[in-house]
Amino acid sequence: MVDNSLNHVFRALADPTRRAMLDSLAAGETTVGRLSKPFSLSLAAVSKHLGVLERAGLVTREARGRERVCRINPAALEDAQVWLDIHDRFWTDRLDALQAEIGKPPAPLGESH
Amino acid sequence: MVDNSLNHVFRALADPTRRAMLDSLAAGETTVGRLSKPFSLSLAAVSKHLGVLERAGLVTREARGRERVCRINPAALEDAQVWLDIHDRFWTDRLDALQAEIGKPPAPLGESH
DNA sequence: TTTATATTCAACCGAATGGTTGATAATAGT
DNA sequence: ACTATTATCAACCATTCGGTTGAATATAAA
Repeated sequence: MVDNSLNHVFRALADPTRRAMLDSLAAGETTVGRLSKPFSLSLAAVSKHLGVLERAGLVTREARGRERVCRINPAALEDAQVWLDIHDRFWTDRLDALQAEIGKPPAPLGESH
Repeated sequence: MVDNSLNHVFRALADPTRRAMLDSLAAGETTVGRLSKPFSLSLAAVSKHLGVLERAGLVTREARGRERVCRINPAALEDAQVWLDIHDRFWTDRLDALQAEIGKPPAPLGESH
């Protein structure tokens, strides 16, 4: 579950257009049409991108009349943040430990074969 | 540059096999062959994944004899972390402000049309 | 009711992904 | 000198991705 969520969130964030859309949405909720204006893309393409963001849980779309109101959902970033925090901390600690153990920066192979 | 780096890092992290490889590497540097063992994948596939991770700056490969020693590079996570931190904080603040301004959770559309 | 607007759907396209296999290169071991 | 091991390369394959266009759907406006 968490794993799959990570897949979707990281994948969604890997596209600069989608990150730009998130930035736009950070300025406040808006509709698909207005969201599409800064990008020289078809409405259908924007809708698809929104689908990806929605599937990742980063954005919600709600029908309001003939428009769809898009909102950002910061909570969905948490999984990714947690993953990065844990791993960065862990890796850094690991490397620090190795370096301390050995005494020189890019520690060579440690295990046997 | 930063943008492109984000593309590569997020894209690299979007694959569970690659995340698992990073986890393996967190236990210490190792060779391509040993890294490939837990995964039921061809060596070539593993090598390709390593290429993606390397291009994202998350991993380095260094020739040592006929083997390649793979190491993790935690620093490459920073761009992604910074992006997530900034945006999560910003978005959350934004939403908090909106909610405070309006008085109810899922604030409706604010601008004119 | 007719017409315009907002959005999605469906089908398609080219490029990139994630995987395979077989050949190749380079180093180690005998 | 041969042989085995380690890894990459090259070509291929199916699937997914990001994009387009045109038709369909639903609501608003005339």
